[in-house]
Amino acid sequence: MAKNVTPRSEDYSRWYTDIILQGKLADYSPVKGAMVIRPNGYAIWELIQQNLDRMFKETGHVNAYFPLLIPESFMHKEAEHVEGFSPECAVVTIGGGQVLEEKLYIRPTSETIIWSMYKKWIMSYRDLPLLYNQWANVIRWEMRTRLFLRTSEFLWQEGHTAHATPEETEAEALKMLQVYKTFAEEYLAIPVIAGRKSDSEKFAGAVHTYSIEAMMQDRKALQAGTSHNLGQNFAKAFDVKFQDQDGQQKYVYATSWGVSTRLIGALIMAHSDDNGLVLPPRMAQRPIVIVPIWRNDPEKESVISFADSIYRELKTGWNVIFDDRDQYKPGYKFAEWELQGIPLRLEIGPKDVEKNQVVMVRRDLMEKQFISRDGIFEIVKNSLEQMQIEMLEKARQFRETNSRNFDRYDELKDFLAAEGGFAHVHWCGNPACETKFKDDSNATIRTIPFDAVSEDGACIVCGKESGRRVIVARAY
RNA sequence: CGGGGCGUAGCGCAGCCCGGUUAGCGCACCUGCCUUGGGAGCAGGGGGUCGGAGGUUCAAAUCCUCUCGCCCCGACCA
Repeated sequence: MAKNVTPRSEDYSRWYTDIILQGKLADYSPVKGAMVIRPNGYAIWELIQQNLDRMFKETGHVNAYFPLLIPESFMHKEAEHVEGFSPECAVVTIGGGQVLEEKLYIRPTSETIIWSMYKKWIMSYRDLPLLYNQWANVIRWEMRTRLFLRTSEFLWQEGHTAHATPEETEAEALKMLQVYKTFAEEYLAIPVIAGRKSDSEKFAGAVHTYSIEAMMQDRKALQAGTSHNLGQNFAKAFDVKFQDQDGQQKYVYATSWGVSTRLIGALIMAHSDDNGLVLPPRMAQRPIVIVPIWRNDPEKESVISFADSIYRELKTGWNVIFDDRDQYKPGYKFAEWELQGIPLRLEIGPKDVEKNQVVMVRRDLMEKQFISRDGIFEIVKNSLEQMQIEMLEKARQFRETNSRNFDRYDELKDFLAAEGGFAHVHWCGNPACETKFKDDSNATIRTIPFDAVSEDGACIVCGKESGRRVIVARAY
């Protein structure tokens, strides 16, 4: 039906790109690895920003902005940090026609510039905690890029907090991960698994890294948000101390946490189908489109009049599209709005005017149903709410269907090589065993889930003791 | 950086091997008519440094040399 979208079954990767281009979410830019986010895509980002920003403020955070350019020397202050990021940094060497005395890094993340400032601002325990967030762009030079999932420049938010105690710091890192989980599930309608990263997948310079992991429709895992307990690593690197209540000078504890435009990629891959984008209602700035249908002028007049009264009523609750363009036939309009993921379509023709009804189609179900014009506001409201809930549930069922326990290594290997999905396996904690997954199956330990049941078992690689299962999967 | 492919209208392509009037097709776009409950039809129309530079030739999209760029698969990264 959708003639410009490659079916998922034929080429999943191509399908993903088609959804984005046909849905007018983004386009390729003249610069390799960068992308242009078009209004349809940016509208999603705005909803991500609005809702997360509100949730950040509700948890006591404030916004600030730190500069794009970072002195080279800052990057070198934290050993692991520079090791982790240097290869993928873009560096400015010339400014104002002069070769710069000190090179300036375009931020790949802002820990260093922020901690250089925290040093100035933090004197005593009374200055803590410092709960800052910034919305910004960053650049990480990537070899292979994909729209939204991995681009050289991307938009994100980065929270950077400073605390007096390790306990408070750990609580903050976990709290923000929970904020991400709530957001992913209640707004993006993507079920996620919260947990801790293994050391090899940990952020450069962190003590612990936590993440939320989602399953895409090709059964691969996608890291949708991260939160780090940075301990005192950056405080020591930038010499940020505070005088505690007991009069002692102590290093400050830190967290950082972020989500990016990658969430839009997750949203696409979690829900969309072969007809185009599917947006959960809460992620649609324009959740409803009305398509009037007529055959001649008298019909047009009565249909438009009828449809317009509905439009004006619904407009009090939502941003509604009234598509009365005359140059396209209804079928074309249906296809076009489906590509763009509009959650609810109302078709109104002469027969509907006669019967005082409307044809309603939910984007996720694609089934036409007749609804009464009277009480339409409530019906639409309920349908959108229902759709939001059912999309989350559908995604959750998909994930559960494609998650299994494995206790034999050869079976795990077959699973990862064939259909794939989330494999729950025992792991002893040894990085060498972890490497074996990657070498054999190109799969990694995605997360050590918080909610994994305590269970005695043997490491699926080496057979040593293990107290709980971890999730192994191929990932983006 | 290695392997492969490709640059011709906004997009997708043909033409190139074997040089020859005015460079063509589909989609999209504009005008009109006609249509409208799942991507209509007809007629007319606009739009081109043939990636760039140099060379061979009476004549180059086509042959030669150099060069730039993009895509895919690896390496790398997550």
